[in-house]
Amino acid sequence: MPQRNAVAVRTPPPGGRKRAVAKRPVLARAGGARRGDATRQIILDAAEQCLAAGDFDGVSLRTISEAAGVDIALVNYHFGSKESLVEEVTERRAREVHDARVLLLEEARHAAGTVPPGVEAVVTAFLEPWLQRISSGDAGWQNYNRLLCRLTMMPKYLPLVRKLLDPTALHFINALRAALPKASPESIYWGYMFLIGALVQIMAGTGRIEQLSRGLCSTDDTNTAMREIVPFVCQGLRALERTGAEARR
Amino acid sequence: MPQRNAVAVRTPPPGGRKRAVAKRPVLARAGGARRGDATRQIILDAAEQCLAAGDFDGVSLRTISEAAGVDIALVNYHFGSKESLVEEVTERRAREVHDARVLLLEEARHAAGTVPPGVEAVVTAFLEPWLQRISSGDAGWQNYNRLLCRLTMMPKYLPLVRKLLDPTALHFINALRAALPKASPESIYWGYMFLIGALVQIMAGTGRIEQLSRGLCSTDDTNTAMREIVPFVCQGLRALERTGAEARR
DNA sequence: CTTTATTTTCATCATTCGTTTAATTAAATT
DNA sequence: AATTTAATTAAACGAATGATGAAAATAAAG
Repeated sequence: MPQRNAVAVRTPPPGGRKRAVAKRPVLARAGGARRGDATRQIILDAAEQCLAAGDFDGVSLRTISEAAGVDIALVNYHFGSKESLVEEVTERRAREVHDARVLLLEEARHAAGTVPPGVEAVVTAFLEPWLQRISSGDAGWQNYNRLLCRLTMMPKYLPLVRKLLDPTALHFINALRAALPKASPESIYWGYMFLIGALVQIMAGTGRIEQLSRGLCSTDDTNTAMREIVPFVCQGLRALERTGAEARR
Repeated sequence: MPQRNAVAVRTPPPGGRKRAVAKRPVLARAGGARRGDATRQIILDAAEQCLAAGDFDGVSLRTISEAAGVDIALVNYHFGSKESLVEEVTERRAREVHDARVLLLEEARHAAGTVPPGVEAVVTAFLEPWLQRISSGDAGWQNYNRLLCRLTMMPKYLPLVRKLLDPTALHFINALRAALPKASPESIYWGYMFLIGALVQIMAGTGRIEQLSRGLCSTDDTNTAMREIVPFVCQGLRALERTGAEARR
């Protein structure tokens, strides 16, 4: 009677299963960098690129590992799971943008003196760090911004979005409240969502404005984008003061 | 020698394959409704609901067919493929919104007399049909609007989005151009994207504004949403006239 | 060099996916 | 009633997914 698994080259799977504990490194030595850190960065960059280009959950680990030029098993070895990989990709750059935004706002506060910074200053402090990092030509930042925009539209990732963006959001909502004292608290929240919406729409990289305008406009033209979005949002936000006033009779 | 497929209850797959032609109905009799039309509607409704709640490509046909209470094979029988199902779900309500929007704009044109309708009238004609259909309490429209918002963020579905929304977009971009004669053509495109962005952000149903405002605001409150978004967008659009003027020195 | 810990590779796992086939039931037509 | 057509059901298919196991390779430590 011939053996059944004639195609099996290697050893067959063990009958009695061994331990199922995690075998990844625990912490490693305190000071220095780990040996596989370079691989981690390569995978993170490739994941960033693939997630920004494709349709997020539709992007497989194999696509990412092939783009990175590493074995697929390394992804799970270094990051544990696909979910953790997505988390690390997004959290990697989040703090830098947050800090840059807050710093710009602090500078505006200092420049304004005793009165709170105006709408223009707040909006600029919020938008500038994003758009600047895109126009810098760094493909990584371009990919990051695109994938973050998509992320905010997916209910499944709402907890992650909160962790990434809630500090920034609440910080600038407060600043907007101070800049628009006559607007109601509700109006400020609505205005912030409209601001995010305008930003996301031109940053998600769907190619829609390029098609609609038949090449006349491009989201890659961040200078123009900045010149258009700032007045739009600022004027829109100022209108909220009237909305609140009307609502209060 | 015992047979190899002892677990097979039914007949094994045929060795020589027969024809591989499509077996779906061709056209059926001219006038009346088909026998399976009720099933089609049930599947479409279930798909609409599932796609709006979940993360689109992450929603499986099995989830949809279970929600509809029908066999999974019926989905492919009636729609041919998942892609076609998504197309039918989205196209089902697209025309109605488009017609309502254009009708409202025509009424505004008539009311305005010789001059073109103003920004407020154009924006209202664009936004009102959407928001009205949500506040109507029809869960189907709520689901449709949410899933369409998500769809516009996915590059993979850009061709479908174009087919669904390009007529409306170009129609209202023209109207905006007439309402804002001093704004540059580029600015109009940017402004339209910002308008879409604000709308999408409050319609996608991510629950973000509810969390940020800790329940103070809700996207289900369409009356408030309408009262906030219209002044915001209108004032924002008017700012584009200045942008263009400044850019032209 | 020897030993130890970490990283990489190869092979395979169990699931789930969209889709298809063949048989069965129901309805419409003759 | 007999025949033809459409709709529904049950079962399985091949492909792809995220994840894991156990060796092999590599570097570090003694």
